[in-house]
Amino acid sequence: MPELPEVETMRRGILSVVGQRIAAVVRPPCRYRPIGVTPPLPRIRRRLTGNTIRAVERAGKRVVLVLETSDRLVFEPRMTGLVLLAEPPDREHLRLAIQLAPSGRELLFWDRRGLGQVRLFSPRQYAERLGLANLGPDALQMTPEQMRQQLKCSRRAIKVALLDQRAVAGIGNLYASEILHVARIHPARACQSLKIAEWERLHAATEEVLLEAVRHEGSTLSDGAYRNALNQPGNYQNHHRVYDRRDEGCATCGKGSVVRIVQAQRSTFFCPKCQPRR
DNA sequence: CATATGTCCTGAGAGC
DNA sequence: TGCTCTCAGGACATAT
Repeated sequence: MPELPEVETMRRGILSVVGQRIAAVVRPPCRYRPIGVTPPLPRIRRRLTGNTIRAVERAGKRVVLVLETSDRLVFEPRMTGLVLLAEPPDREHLRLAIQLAPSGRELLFWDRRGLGQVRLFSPRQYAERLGLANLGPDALQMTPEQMRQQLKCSRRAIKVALLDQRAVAGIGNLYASEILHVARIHPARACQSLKIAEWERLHAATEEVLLEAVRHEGSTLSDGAYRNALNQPGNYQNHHRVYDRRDEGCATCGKGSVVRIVQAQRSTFFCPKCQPRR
């Protein structure tokens, strides 16, 4: 489930495409339902072919190629999508190939479940769709006060609110649990009930967890889905404190054991001893 | 407006 | 063993 650390790792892994020209865009034959591509492929081809890649950015959980025409090609991996500069895990889930010149290399979008999306935006469309009205400030680019301002009025549980990309961009289901554990905040606490000291702990924990996870190139869970741009697994799964560790002893306090609850139809993991309800 | 729920998708793993 | 079933959670459309 690519979240900020995984997507940032993908971004860094493909930086060598900057300066390359797009020679061709190919959709390989695929027995699965085609992934969403906007606009339709012939139009994408027309606008991409011959265009040069100026920069590779990240917008929350999306990888963004900035082109010399200022158009932006946005890769949205969602659950199982990968952006690769190497051989993909298999050929049958390869969704899009972008041939580069003069290197002759291929930038690939691979997606096992096919929930991912690839979109080409004009500068105006990009500002509209991924501007601050639709995508909140990046989780790693916020001050403690800004994080508090973005969330403090919500009646929702803090865990649920952290997943809202319009409030804070980049946090997903896995890192929300990890962050709240480090911040020692119960995931079901209403945002409105958090005290100043707790917002400060939340901000510090967000930076600590996400930066550590980026350093370890993200988390590859037991399904093996996530890979970096060279098709290698991440390492942060070996540092998870609570995620997917139900009934295991809490290594933080050494007393409690990890509990799983469901919030907004998604799993949440926490330690009741480290993260008391109040 | 804010918040809640349903939907898409494939493959791993559980259970019988 | 081999089958069926459930579940995983990104973003967004629709409902409350």
